[in-house]
Amino acid sequence: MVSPKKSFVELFHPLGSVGSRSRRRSPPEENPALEAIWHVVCAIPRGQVCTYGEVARAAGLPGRARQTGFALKVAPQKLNLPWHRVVGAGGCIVFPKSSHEHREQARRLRAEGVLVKNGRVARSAMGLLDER
DNA sequence: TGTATGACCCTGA
DNA sequence: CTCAGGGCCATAC
Repeated sequence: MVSPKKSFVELFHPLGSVGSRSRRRSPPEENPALEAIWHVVCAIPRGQVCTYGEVARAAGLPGRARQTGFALKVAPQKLNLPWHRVVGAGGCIVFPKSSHEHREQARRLRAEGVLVKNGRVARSAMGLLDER
């Protein structure tokens, strides 16, 4: 029936590796790995958050959470990505507590109805997989 | 070519 | 909870 309670990440999978290691130093706009990451981030439902690792996995890059961070950093503002919906493992905001980015992310998340407390988001807002 | 850095993650003590 | 250590990989210099 419906509601298999699959996480948003599980729904993504068709790509089957984006090429696994594009050793070609191409600009971000042509880098398939980055594009995949952007695509995934863009697909995160409003009011829900995802971790860097989850995004990487969903993009076909398991174990490369760092690249997710890099992808977000180099992402053109033009794409207007919901970067604020990406948090660290356990739902914590990775930016320094007193940084501008930290507050901005928290503010945006709250605006979407996500409860942010002490630099962390509520468990209920996470990909439904970190439940534990 | 080698070292350093980073919007990370996981395990174990 | 904190802290330390190892892993992973793309860029920058």
